[in-house]
Amino acid sequence: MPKVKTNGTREEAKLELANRLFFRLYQCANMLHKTGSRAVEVEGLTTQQWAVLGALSREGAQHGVSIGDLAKYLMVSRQNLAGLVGRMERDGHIAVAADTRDRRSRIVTMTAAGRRVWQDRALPKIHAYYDKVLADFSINDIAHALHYLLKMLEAMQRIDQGEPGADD
Amino acid sequence: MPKVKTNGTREEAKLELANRLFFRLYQCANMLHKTGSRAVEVEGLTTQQWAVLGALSREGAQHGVSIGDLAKYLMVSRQNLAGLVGRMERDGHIAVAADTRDRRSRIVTMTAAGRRVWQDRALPKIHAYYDKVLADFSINDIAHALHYLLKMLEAMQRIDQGEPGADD
DNA sequence: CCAGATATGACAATATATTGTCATAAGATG
DNA sequence: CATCTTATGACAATATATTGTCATATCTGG
Repeated sequence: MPKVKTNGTREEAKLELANRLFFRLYQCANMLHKTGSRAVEVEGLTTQQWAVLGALSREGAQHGVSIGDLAKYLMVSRQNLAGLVGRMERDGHIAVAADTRDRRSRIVTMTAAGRRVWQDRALPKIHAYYDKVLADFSINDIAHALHYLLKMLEAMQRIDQGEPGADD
Repeated sequence: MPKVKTNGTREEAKLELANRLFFRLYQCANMLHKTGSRAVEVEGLTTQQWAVLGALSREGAQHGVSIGDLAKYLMVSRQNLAGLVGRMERDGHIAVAADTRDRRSRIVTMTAAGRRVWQDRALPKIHAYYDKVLADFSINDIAHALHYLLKMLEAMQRIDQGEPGADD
């Protein structure tokens, strides 16, 4: 990931940049979790939990989301999400109930208390955090950065699913 | 992190994009670790370990790097790195020795076996992995993506260090 | 309808990541 | 030189993340 010595050819320059890109992605994600979780620490939340609350805030999620669907949306494993959800249930931010439509499944909803913490206390801090990190970014910058991450994400998803074209 | 309903103003559009950006960053990092670690799984490595080996491969790192310096370079905690390094030492990829210049400190070097695994087996797979994820990226795209991540990283570092301008 | 395939939560194991604390070592300052 | 401050690895606790496995539930196709 960190710098690998190159000899200046075009292909090697691309590799060098790729290396730097993935290394920075790694560092960025860790710094996001470090600084982001600190921003909502008083609310007893972490970045991952804010992702869950954000997902539960979406249009169409009021009646709850199954753990499986939530795991797919967040792109994390069921097992990891079960742990996340368990801690959030323990802290009263969410509730988990049996899914009446599928006896294997459980449905996650935000509690009223969770909603108050989320909307009244966490969201303002999250927005302030965004403002700070992206102080020097225009809307155009953000859109471009997002575009690149999305392209990488889609490629990694294809690799993950072992799709045609991912292995040649 | 996921979608929050907006009312169409410019500030809210920026927030919405920011939200998406951070959510994708989270997902991307997880997918990087998932697919990247799988790419070097046969070598018994993870993405985090490849970052360590990459760091130890740098010019000037042949005589070893202290755990403290490595932690700073990778932007991870000393404790986390100690765990990482311990597992890599266990697997014979690196060696750890007392630092003759500072009795508190330890120096990490790549072993000859680690070097062979890294250079002959992992690096080709890592490069193939980069080629796959970045198949549709030009050098210019990569440079731009890198630029944005770097800007975010620098901002988060400033926040982390509680520097002036990070809190207004 | 039934067999095979897939999905689900629970349980397990392991790796990664943070913060806090402590005894010891080193650096900074007057 | 003495005192205060900071750095280091070790230890601890907790959160996050993956894969594997299993019993049970559900879906799919003939």
